[in-house]
Amino acid sequence: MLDIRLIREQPAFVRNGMMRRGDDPAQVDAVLAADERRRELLHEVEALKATRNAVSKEIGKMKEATAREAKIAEMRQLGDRITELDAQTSAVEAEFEQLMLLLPNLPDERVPVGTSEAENIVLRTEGTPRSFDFAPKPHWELGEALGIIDFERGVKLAGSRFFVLKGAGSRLQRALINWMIDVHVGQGYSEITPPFVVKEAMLVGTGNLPKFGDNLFRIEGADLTLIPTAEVPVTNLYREEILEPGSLPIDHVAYTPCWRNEQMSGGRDVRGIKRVYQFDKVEMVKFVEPQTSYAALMTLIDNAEDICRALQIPYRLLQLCTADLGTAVMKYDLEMWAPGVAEWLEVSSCGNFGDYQARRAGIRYRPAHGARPEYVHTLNGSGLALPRVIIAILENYQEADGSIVVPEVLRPYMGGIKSIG
RNA sequence: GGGGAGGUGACGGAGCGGUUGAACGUGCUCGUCUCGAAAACGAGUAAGGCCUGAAACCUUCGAGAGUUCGAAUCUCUCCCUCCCCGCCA
Repeated sequence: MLDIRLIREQPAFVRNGMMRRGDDPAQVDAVLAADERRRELLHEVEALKATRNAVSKEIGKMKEATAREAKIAEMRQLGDRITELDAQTSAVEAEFEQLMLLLPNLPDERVPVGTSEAENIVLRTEGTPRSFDFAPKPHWELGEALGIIDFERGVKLAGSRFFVLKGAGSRLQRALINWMIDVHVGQGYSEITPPFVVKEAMLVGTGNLPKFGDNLFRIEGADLTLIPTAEVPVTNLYREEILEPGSLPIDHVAYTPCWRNEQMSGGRDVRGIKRVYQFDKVEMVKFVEPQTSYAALMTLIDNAEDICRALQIPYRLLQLCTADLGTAVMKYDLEMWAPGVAEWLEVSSCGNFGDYQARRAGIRYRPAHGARPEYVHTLNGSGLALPRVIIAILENYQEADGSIVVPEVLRPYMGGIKSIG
């Protein structure tokens, strides 16, 4: 959510930010109109309430019955008028809220303008893709042959885009989760295990709702939704709270499964485990003071890159253009090279959300004792998303005989084994 | 799931229809005192809205709805916490 004061005072600035993203700046005018009506009604009804409060106080002290009855009758009428205006006010206020929730975040000035993800910028590429003296296989062939990924039975259990990990495959995933969490804890993050379902308000808090609800899995008969990412419960941890001076920054890491109903992806990426309805992820979330959020973003990216580096898998860093920011003010993606499918796979997305989520979720801090509360800045980034890391490991570490070398850093987490198959 | 007790500010805890945005205590902040600290004493200490700012004003005592001229206080619904019984990984 944006600051209504900013919209009132610098509408041109806000419209410009929206245009940079490719959004319709007319939304700003709708918000301003609603704000105007809202304030008019507020002035009117508040004046009436002030009168009622004052007169009611007098009535309490009045002794003389006739005069008292006259005042009460007068206030009864005024009360009816207030009820009327209150109803109007809350209707306008609800409309105003809705419009505010639909406004996107404004991109940081440093973010390159673009009209689609094709205009994201590759900032650098790390590591050298391995040269194979045989044709590298895609992970679905490797995984099936090794008996560590079972696609058919995943479909049998839950339908398409679900899979089953088995044996060393399960263990590899478990090793990755434990190792990644340990690395991030070593970087200063404290671990959280949140609920894997949340109330709708949490999704509004992070910005998934009301606009991006298409790919959520909702639970029938309850106000609960399966989380699409740990970002949702972890960012909302401190919702409606005022953090005491000295409590920032707060860095959390959380492992959770994630559910995404990827209906819009149609027939894309139907093979393998690149795009599935349920996947596991380790996520980092930061709460920081506003003036430090850009530096925190750089740290966040570096923390995620540490995972890529340690696994010794080639990857590249992309700066996302204004069209691909989602609700962030600035965002970077990490992509690992997968030689079997010959493509770069997004394994992490690191974003600074400014105070956009903090305003929606009411996450504030007190800069100093006695000072007025201010909104924190929130950030989050995957560290990392598992199926794609598994793809990258299988495809980069495959041998001619179809076996997989276990990356060095994972061996202590896998009972010391050096290879799968 | 059945029975009982509750939800008030950072915390404890009053209030149970009218000067209560909320007594009192604790905590916290600042000051006095001190070489310093403790103690003691003094002052301050909710959030949001409206507003150029301040004041005033409006809203908020789990949430929502209602009764009333007026509700933290009365009624209804929901949520949550605690205790007892049942069930259960």
